[in-house]
Amino acid sequence: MPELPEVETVKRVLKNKLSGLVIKNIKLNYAKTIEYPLSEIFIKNIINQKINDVKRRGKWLIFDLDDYYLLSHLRMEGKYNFKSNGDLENKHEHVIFYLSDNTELRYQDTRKFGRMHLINKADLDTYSKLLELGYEPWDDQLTVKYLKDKYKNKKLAVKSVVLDQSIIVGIGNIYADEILFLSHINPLKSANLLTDKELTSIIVNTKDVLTKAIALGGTTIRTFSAGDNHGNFQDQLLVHGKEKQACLVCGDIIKKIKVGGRGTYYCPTCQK
DNA sequence: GTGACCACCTGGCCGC
DNA sequence: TGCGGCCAGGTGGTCA
Repeated sequence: MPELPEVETVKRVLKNKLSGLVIKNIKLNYAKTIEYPLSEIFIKNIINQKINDVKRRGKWLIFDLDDYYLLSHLRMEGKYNFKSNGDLENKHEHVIFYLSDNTELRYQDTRKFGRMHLINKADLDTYSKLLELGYEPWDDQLTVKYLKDKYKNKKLAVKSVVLDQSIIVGIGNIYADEILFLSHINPLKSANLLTDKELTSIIVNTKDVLTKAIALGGTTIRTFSAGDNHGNFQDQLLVHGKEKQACLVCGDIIKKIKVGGRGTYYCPTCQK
């Protein structure tokens, strides 16, 4: 399940392999992957566009083409595979880009949740999907004052609020558990009751956890991969997926509960 | 404005 | 062995 570190890892691989290549043709096996514009227009416009760069904003990949930006969200299980011409297609490869070096970039998504948008270059700064996003974890404007203001009316559990992409981008279910564990915050605590010290911890640990995860290539859980790379951060996880195991800090047993419909792992002693 | 709930999807797992 | 039901979770839409 790609979160910011996984998307950043994918971005680096794609940028390295795709820069300068031209999309010569495209095959769409699952039309709903294209959310905007209509798939016919999407195909017509993207053919013969050169890939100049690949960027990231939150969990969105942004392909910088000649006349357009291709936005790609991997959602739960989306990933990109590099294949040679003629390689057998698997049934989960929904979009195939035929490239000018006679290779293929294939978008694979087992659960078909991922979506793509092709927008005019002039629209990037005002496009709603990106406009609604909050600050990147390393943005200088991500401060205690900012979080306090955003959280002041949020009675929701902090676990649910840190997943809110309109406040801080890139945190998903796995890293939310890790960040709250390192911050010694109970995931059920109301966001509007967090102290300045706790907000500071969230900011610091968000940066630390995501930075380490990127350095290790993300977290490989079930299906994430980026080209030939598999993440190694899963070895560093302290609570996520550790139900009924001993907490590495205090020895208490890690619990699993549901918060906002999400599976949530925490240590009852470290996160009172 | 806020929060709860549901839909989108498929594969893996579990119990029967 | 086969079947049905549940679970996983990021995001958007709807409704109270």
